[in-house]
Parts: sequence; structure tokens; C-alpha cells
Amino acid sequence: MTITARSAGGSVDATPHESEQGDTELAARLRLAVNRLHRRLRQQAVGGLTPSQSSALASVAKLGSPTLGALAASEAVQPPSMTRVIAALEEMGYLTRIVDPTDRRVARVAITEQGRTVLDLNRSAKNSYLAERLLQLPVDERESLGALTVLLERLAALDEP
Amino acid sequence: MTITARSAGGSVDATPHESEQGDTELAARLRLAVNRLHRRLRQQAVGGLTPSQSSALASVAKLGSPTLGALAASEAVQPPSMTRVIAALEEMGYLTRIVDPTDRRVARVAITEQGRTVLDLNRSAKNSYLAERLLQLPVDERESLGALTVLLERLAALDEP
DNA sequence: TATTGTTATACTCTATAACTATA
DNA sequence: TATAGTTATAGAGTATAACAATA
Repeated sequence: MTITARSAGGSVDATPHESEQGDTELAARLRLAVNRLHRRLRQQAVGGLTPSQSSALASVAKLGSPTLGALAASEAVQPPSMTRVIAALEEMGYLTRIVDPTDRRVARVAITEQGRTVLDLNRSAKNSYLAERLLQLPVDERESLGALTVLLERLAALDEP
Repeated sequence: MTITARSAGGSVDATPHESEQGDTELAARLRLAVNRLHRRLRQQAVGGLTPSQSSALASVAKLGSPTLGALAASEAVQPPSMTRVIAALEEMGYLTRIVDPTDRRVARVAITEQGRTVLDLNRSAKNSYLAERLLQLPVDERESLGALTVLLERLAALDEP
């Protein structure tokens, strides 16, 4: 996939100020954009899961049967916060706890059949805020978002300072 | 500027499942990425401003002297939420209230000299979470982020359903 | 004694409902 | 009566500190 910066016939109207910036200004703009988009997204509960819950559930599916601590680190929250998220997902039947046979202090979790179903529904939600907006974008910009998403995922996944 | 989706020598290890998705899956992945990145970012208060405050301050600077209602709509929050953000920014001396001469119900706000200084400091914060991470990216990916940030800004700015 | 997770508590951000001031 | 904003109150998400269980 190959894209260009402003390929939609000039519909991306960056001002000179925006397009001729340094890395720190790019960081500031990206921060604002992420914050604002997050505010839009948080108003939509997708498939009965809050953003924190669907994010954690997706991480569990990806990691297999992580410990609570590993999951908290992966989601960049503190253990007490993850305790609550897990409790909610467990009560809904979307994940189960597994007692670690070698160390009974650790709490491992794994996704259930129901949990996987919900996750799939979540991934294919055609009526979500973002899905509807992506359809309003020109095809080439939509494709470029695929590349951007990979970068965002990596930025969010990088370790702490 | 031209980029490719995985230009970092294969360091972007998207699975086949991730790279061969439809728009709805892209939406789901983008949603998760934005949520996670937001969680990373919210832990860093930049220049003494919370994310909500710096976002609102930037909007005021962009809009000129908006009414509280217009600012709330621009930031996708309800008027009571904006009342609090404005009160905090006003107390810090970063914006002032202007009585609308034609309608004394409306509360207009404008950025102060101090506010503009803080905003500039914010934009050039070299030690922010994102700024440091952007420096870890290959140059071509960093450049692509500049173009794609514009897309995120537009997604966040689109009107409600 | 160190580590893993939980409970208790508090703070930030945001929302809805009810209210005030002005039109 | 309608509109712009504020105050009162509540809920979601997360944090730190103190605790319990296990190593």
C-alpha cells in the first residue's frame, strides 16, 4: 500500500503553519487529535462494552492467558484498575480466571467462547462512530488510515520512559 | 511525501488477520489504538494543563472569541463540562471572558497573552511522551504521521450522526 | 522479606437535570 | 416562552495507599 500526504484533491486543508512544523509540534497536534477523537469515541458504547473493557478483552485474546499484572502493563493501567475491568468482564461471562499451578498468587485470565463472540461482533460493528465516518472518506485516505493505525498501535505499545 | 504501510524493515508485525480486513475491522482497530494512546497520554500533564484544558485553549485560539456553547460543540462536550474547563483556564489567567454587547446571555472567551505563551510552550514541549516516542520512529514513518494526523483531526471534527 | 493481587478511598472528566438570567 | 449558561449531583475510569495471600 502506498499513499501520499494530501491525495484527496486538496480536501485535506492543512495550513502552512500545520504542514511546516517540527517534531514537537507534530507531537502536540497528534496529542490533541487523539484526545479529541477519544472524546468522540467514549460516547459510544460498542456492543455493551465500555472502551476499557473491549480494549482489555482484545488484549486477553491476543496474549492468551496473561496474568493480571501483565494485562495491566499491556493496557497501561495500574493493577487495581485492571482488577475492576476484569471483574466486570468476568461477571458478563466474557473471560474466566485460571489458577496458575506454579504460583497461586497470580491471577491469570482467558477469553471465553462468549467473549470471543462479542469481540468479533465488536470488530464488525458497521454502525460505530468510526465505521460510519470512515465510509465518508475518499478511498485512498481510508487506505492510508490503515497504515496510520499500525503506527498508532506501535506508539501506544512502546514502553514507558 | 510517499510512504508505505510497513516501511520499518518488517518491524510492524501485523498479522494476516490485521492486514486483510474490511473497513469495520479497521474502525475497530483504530478505535482501540486511539483509546490506548489516550490512556498513555492522559498520564502526562503537559505544561500544567490537563488534556481537556489544552485542547479547549487551542480551540479558543483557533476560533477567536467563541461563545461557550460554540466551544463546547467544537470540543464535543456538553455546556456544563465546558463551564468548568473555562473556569479553570480563566483562574490560571489563560483566557478572559467577554460580554457580548448584543446579547448578554452569551459568554464569549478569548485567549490572553499568557494563554498564548502557554500554548506555544505546549506545542514545543520536547519532553512530552509523544515527542520522545516520535524520535524513536524511522524518519519516513515520522513524516507519514504528519500527513495522517490531519486525517485524525478531520475524523474528530466531523459532525455528529 | 518480596511479590501479586484486592480493597478502600479519592480525584478528574464528563453527563443529565434543575435553575437563573436574558431575550 | 425560548435560549445561554451555571449549579447540583451522579457515574465512569483511573490512581495511590493500605492490606491479604503466597512465595
